[in-house]
Amino acid sequence: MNAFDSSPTKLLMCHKSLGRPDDDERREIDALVTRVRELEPDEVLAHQMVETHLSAILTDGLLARYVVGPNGARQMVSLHLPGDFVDLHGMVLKRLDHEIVAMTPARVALIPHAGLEALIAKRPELARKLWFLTLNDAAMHRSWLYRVARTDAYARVANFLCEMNLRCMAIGASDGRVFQLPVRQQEIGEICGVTAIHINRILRLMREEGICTFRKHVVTIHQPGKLCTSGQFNPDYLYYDQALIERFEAVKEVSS
Amino acid sequence: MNAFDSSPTKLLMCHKSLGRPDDDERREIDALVTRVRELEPDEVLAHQMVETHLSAILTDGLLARYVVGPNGARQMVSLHLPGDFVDLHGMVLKRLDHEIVAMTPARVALIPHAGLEALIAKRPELARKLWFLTLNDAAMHRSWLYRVARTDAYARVANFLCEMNLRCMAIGASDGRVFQLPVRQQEIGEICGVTAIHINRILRLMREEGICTFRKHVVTIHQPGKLCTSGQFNPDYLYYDQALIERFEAVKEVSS
DNA sequence: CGTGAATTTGAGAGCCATCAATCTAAGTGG
DNA sequence: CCACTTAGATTGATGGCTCTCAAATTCACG
Repeated sequence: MNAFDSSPTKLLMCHKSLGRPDDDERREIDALVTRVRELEPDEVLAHQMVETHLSAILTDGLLARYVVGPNGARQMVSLHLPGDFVDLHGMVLKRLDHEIVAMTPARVALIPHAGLEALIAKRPELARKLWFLTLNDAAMHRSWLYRVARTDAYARVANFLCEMNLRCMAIGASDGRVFQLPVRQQEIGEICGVTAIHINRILRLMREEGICTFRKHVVTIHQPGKLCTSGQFNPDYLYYDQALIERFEAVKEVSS
Repeated sequence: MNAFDSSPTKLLMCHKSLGRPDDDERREIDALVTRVRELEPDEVLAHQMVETHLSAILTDGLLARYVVGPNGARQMVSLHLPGDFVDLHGMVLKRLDHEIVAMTPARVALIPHAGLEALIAKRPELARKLWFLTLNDAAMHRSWLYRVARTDAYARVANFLCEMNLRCMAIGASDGRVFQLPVRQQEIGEICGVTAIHINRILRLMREEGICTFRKHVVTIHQPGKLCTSGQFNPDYLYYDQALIERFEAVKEVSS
């Protein structure tokens, strides 16, 4: 199954009733896709401060957005899974304040801003849902900000893994305990604001404690409850429906 | 001069041509204000996860938004100056993922979401500008994230002071060198992810170096160029008009 | 099986948190 | 006018988390 077989918007805003487009709206967005682009790992989709006229929906793979400093240091500000409208905000901001890069082989459906503008004008309720989507991203930024500023390296990694676990659950890519996370330790470091070397030590500690294992790009959470507690994970900021949250909580109950 | 004398939207999106409402639009927003609320320091305007039906434009004073953890630690995620539409995103998100608090005596103009919804339906171009405003906030979150994750305490404080200087310039509250910053060192710490004690040492260092002085809630920047460089300050993320940026840069040229 | 990338481990240094105490400024009441 | 009070600022000493540098090991892949 790939983007050619199915609707690019199939997973858009899954389990977010405040933002999920209905079938009609999704069909209309799908119709706007002018091109599907394949990306290789480390290929840049959008550059800082370069004006664009396209936005992208991720259909396969993993994308990241990052701010880069004068010394070349990267700080990831967002990670995107299939179904995410990656740079919708680019339509409104015109120029982005950050870079967007593929972390794995990826596929995006490209939508011209002009088409989206027209659709939004026609369908105000959809405009509201797309707005919601971009604000959800902002809420995630705030959570990341708290994580980096107020917790230690162990908690940051734990929190990050909890977030990815839940987000993968939302798109059917996790059962609540096991999911693919195709990133290097270097990149986990760039997400959590920690060096890759220290990430390695944290992961070893989690493994030795029997809480969580990260091996060959697969995360296995042995003690979801402990991981959430260590990471101070509160999923409110993801704005998922109650039903998904309950499924997530249920996994914690079943002790491994 | 207070909010009763003048339009609450007078300063809205100053020097941001992508988001600045025109006079007509501003008048229509002003007409939606149903109440003006006075806030005392530390008074909370909006609580986490409580549904609201009002949004607020700040007309006087200083507000902050913060995420609070299970242990009570606060991380500021945003600071608001007069003219900011503080919680516009609350209209779309319904429930906020953070708290909003007054840092000084403050005054906000309250606008019911219902009225704003109606206005947006009537004026799509305004909707776009308001959307821009909320995305500008997100861009600031990303900058704060980089700051906290990738720079040391000295650079964080320097960067923060540069940001506040420019934002104050935008609303006529700074000449590029001197501006009011009515916050305690404790709060600078909660913004920069550093303890108040260490903030104190950083400020002393900046004072001793002759770069910047913070005294009695007044910031005096003696060497704007050095402060910007130390703080890796790049104002792109604020999306100000070129004219303002040029004025800001011009201040650096004039060596003190 | 060779080669480079990624992971893993160790040792030492540094930045910043924590704890504790002093100092200053502003307000209060006698 | 001055003792008293309190919040905030300031300074010192100590410790710990994490970075940096360096080297060894494992892994991916042709």
